[in-house]
Order: sequence, then structure tokens, then C-alpha cells
Amino acid sequence: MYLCALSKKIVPMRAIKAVLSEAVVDILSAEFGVQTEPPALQITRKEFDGQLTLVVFPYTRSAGMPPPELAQRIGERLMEQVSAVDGFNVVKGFLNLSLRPNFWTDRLRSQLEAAPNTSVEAPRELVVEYSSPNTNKPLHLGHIRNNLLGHSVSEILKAVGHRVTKVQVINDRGIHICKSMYAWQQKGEGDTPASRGMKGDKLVGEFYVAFDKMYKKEVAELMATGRTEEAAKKEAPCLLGAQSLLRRWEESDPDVLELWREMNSWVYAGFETTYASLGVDFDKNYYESETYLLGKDEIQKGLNEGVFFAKEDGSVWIDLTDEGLDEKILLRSDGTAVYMTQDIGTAIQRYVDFGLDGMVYTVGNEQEYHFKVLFLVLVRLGHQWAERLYHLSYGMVNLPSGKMKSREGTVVDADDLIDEMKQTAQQISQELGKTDGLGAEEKQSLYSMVGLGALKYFILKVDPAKNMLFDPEESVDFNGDTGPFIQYTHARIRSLQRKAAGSELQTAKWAEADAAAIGLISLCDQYDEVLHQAAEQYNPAQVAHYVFELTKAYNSWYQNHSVLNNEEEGVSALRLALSQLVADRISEGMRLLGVDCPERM
RNA sequence: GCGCUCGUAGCUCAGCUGGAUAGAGCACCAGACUACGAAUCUGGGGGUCGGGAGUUCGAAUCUUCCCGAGCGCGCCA
Repeated sequence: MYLCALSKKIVPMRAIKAVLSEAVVDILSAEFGVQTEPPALQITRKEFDGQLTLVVFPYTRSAGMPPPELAQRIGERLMEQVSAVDGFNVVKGFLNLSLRPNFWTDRLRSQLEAAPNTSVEAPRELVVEYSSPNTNKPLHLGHIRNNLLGHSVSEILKAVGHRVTKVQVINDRGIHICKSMYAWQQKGEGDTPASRGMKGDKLVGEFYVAFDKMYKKEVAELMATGRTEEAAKKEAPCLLGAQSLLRRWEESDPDVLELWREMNSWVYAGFETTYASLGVDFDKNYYESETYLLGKDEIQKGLNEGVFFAKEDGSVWIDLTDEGLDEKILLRSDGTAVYMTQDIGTAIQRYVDFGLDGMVYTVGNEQEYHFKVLFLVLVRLGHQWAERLYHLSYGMVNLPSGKMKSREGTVVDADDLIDEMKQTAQQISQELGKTDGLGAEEKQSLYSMVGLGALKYFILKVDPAKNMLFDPEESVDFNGDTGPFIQYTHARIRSLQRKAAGSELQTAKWAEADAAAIGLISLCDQYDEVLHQAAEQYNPAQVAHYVFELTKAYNSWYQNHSVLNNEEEGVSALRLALSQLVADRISEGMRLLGVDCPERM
């Protein structure tokens, strides 16, 4: 018989579906002479009875029988052969199967006692890179999407058993930071974050803007003296100054290095504050100043092996025209590294460091071409693990007014946005009188959870591949498909549990589970599959949608079924158990999105 | 010009490797608190799934062409 053994670790739903699929294969083969791969059973749609659905259309031709008849016959055999199946109905070519209520209540009970085994068969050693900011300006809304995606994908990958190291590469060197340094030297008057009372990243960003202003002014002045625009742009004194700083940096000039270290340290402190308030973290930071020279040896190696070729001027290239791409430069003619050189080096370095078995680069979709080339180069260099690198590409975040543009001052600052979300949470909580009886500290923690929950859910529910619209008006709406809506449902269930504290699950009348309850249990049971799919596709949006669906279904059920006020204690216990399972799934799913669910709100 | 991605309700988005009458949320209209928390629930209107052709028992989903949007195609990062 199928489905008799439930081991201590809870059998995931996908294993149970696999057993049913096998039974279907056997029946098709024995009764109808149809040989086929195990079919994928679908979740039965809400409007039909049953929990699992087999689509029989694909077998009607070889079985030589119309769909409804074939479905009927398969249903009958399944009833005989699989003890868990206790009913079915046929709609055209769809065979909807109902499993015993007992089966579902068993699953409910066991899942309250132990988390389901969600591990994949072959856990991998993964590195997930995200954020990777420049050090010349503060984090903005685009970084927020990046951070939330990278962090959530890391959690999802961990949840299915992979080992994940979260890293960021801080782009701490180059002309951009030299511009801020130059402006600080000219106009800073010894300003520090402490003396100005502002975050270090904001202060350095201010000087970056100041540089830009200075530059434009100087260009205009030069053009007024008769220079062409092109010449003026190259000769502006402040640009020459910044370039000189970069040169001296590369020559390890002690004064320049000192200023560079100091200003960067201001920025790091500012970033840390933002990361902390956003609730993201890293296991390891890489600094471009330490990695930008990596990779040159690899280029030489590839050159010797004939994977790359050199042009007359000494620059090194790879020919990818047979892949439908073009030729790509890997090393400049003066022997210095380009971005690609560095990425080749760091990838190999990380392989050495972590023995990694895959890597996820969370970087915007404007760099898709770059990563396509990078992965190909690594494979051609003979690194097989490079086939398991993944560019987690995401679309831009647009505003109702259009694209964010620093020149037009429409860039949404990360810290400001987080603060606004918390303030909105506070305002709404107070209006609804939800904070009565909470201590000052609890209140702050609540506002933070709800405000961030709204922000994170709003951003993560959108498929990463798509450009998204961030409408401030809509983002602070806490009704409907939002984080707070989900958090509220969770809090309400926890409230039920507190009220019912002490009542025994043992008294639950498991046999009383009705179709509505079974539907909810089945929905909870889909968690495992959703998780795996989200992990395989590196897509937190799937978790977000699942949690929302579960929340909606529970709210609807809650409205029509009194959990605690029942004639029979056993019914209350059953419903309480079900509520608890739902709350557990909600909070676990939200945790994967980086969202905490409050106990009360 | 070439390549990649996207196009689903007024708006924001789902729709899993092709499967049932294309779904949610917001907004709009009409209802439900003397029952466990109404940040909730119930009902209603609203669609040629950008357009054409093809494959299939079956297409929002796959193929192809066209239209539209975004992003790439630097000895920039």
C-alpha cells in the first residue's frame, strides 16, 4: 500500500505527490497499456471539490477512450489502491482527488510538532553578493531593492538547506571618491560627520555634489574664455585635481591614502547604520582596493592557453562571436585591469576561499551583458563551477514622476524612506488605537516592524526581472496586498493563542475537519513546494504571493468559523491548531522576506 | 542596426515546467461589528491577455513576424 509510513521527519508534500504519481503511472500501464512519465499533479482549483488534480487529456489518445471515462476509471483504481484517497470527481478531463480528512489532520498535527523537512537533496556551498555600493554617495531606493532581494534570496537558499555566505564588494577606489576628496580639501574646512552632526555617507555625498557644481562652474568659465566645451571638460582645474589625487593614490602617497581611509571610514559607518535599520547584513566585505589587481595572472594564463588573444597594442581580448556576442576586452593595452579583469579574479579567489559550488550576483539588469561574458570567460578558462553562477538581475525602480535622477533631485534616499515608513506606521497605529498598553520601547519596535514590513513586502512582491513602480502613496497603504495586512492576520492568531493558553491540543476532534479546514491545511502544505521553486528561481516574489494567498484564505475562513467559541471543546482545539499552523507558515514565509511579524499590533 | 528583458482590468501586480469560466489588491458601488482584534470579511461592475500567424485535444504561457517600452552593445564601472 502507498502512503503508510510517516517517518519522524515529516514527509514533504512533494514526496506524497510523487507516490500518487507513481500509482497513476502503474495504473495507466497495467490497465490501459499507456507508458508515461510520472505526471505532475496539480493543486485543485478552489471552485472544485478535492485537493489534488490529475489532468488526463494527454493519455486519452493512447488509452483509446474519452477523457471523462478515462478519468473515472483512473479515479476508481486510485480509490482501491491508495488508502489516502477517499473520493474523486470528474470534470471533463480533470480528475479531482480528495484525500481522507484523517490524512490532512495527521499532517496538521505532525507539522505543529516538527517543521517539515524542506532540504534539497544536494545542499550547495553558495556565495550571494549584493548591495556593492560606491563610496561617494548614500544608499537610495535602487540599493534598497538590491539589498532586499539579495538578503531574501540568501534566506530562501538557506531555508532549503544550502550553506550561504553573504558578501558585498565595496567600490572604495576610483575617480568618484577622489572627486569627493578633492571637494572636501577645497571646501571642507575640516568638516567631519561629528562636527557636522550628520551621517558620514551623507557628508561625503554632499562633497560629491559640491564637486559636480564646482566642475560645471569651471567648465562654464573656461568656455567663456573661448575654449570648446570638449576642451573645457578636460581642463577644468577641479577635474585635474581629482585625477591627480587618483594618481597619487595609485602611487600610495601617504597623505592621500590617509584622507582616503578617513573619508571611506565615514561612509562605512553611514552604510552600517542604513544596513542595520534595513535589517540586512553580510558575512564578509570585500573592498575593491584590495581586489582590483586580481585577475591579471588569470588573463596571462588564458593567453598562454590560447583562450584569449592579444592585439598589436598589447590589449587582451576574448572572441565570443561564436556565442552570438562580440569581442570583449579583458586587459588594457597599458596592462591595467578593467572591471572584467577584476571580476574574473575575485570569482576565482572566492572559489579558492569557499570551495563554492555556485554564486549569486545581485546586480541590476543593465549589467546582464557583463555577467554573460564573465561566466563564459570563466567556463572557457576551465572552471566548471562557473556554470553554476547566477546573475540575479533585477529591473529598475521608477517613480510616478519617472526615473530617479540625481540631477533633478528625485533620488529617494534610503534612510529617509525607511524613516517615512516607520512614521506612517506610527501614525496609523495610533489612529487605530493599536498601541494602548504597549511600552515606549515596544511601540518603537512595532512601528519599525510594520513600517519595514510594508516597505519590504511592497518591493519583494514584484518579480525581480520586472521594472517596478514605487508609488509613495500606495506604499503607505496598509490594506490589501501589503505587509501590514499579513502581519495583522498573524498578530490576530497569536492573540487567539494567548487567549486559549493552556487548552490541550490532545482534545482536538481531528475527524471534525471540514472541507474549508482541509483546504487551509492543504494550502499550508504547499509551503514546501513554493519554497523550493522560489529557491530554484531565486525569486522571493513567489514566497510573497504564497503568504498573501494563505493570509487571504485564512481571513475568509476566520470570518465564518469561530475558533474559540464552540459548543465542543474539540472543535475549538482543532481550529486553534489550524490557526497556529497558518501563523507559523506566515511568520516563516515573512521571515524569508526579511519581515518580522509582531505578536500584537 | 544587433542583442536581452518586458507588454494581462482605470492603476499596481499574480498566473508554476501549456490545462478547467484569465485572478488578486487599490480605486468605485452596495453590504457585515451585542461572537475569538473591522489594519477584517461578503457581493458587484470592470479584459480582444499589445497585434497577426503558427504548433496543440487545449495557448496569457511555446514558435515566428509586427508594434510599443526599458536596458545593453566603450581600453567606464
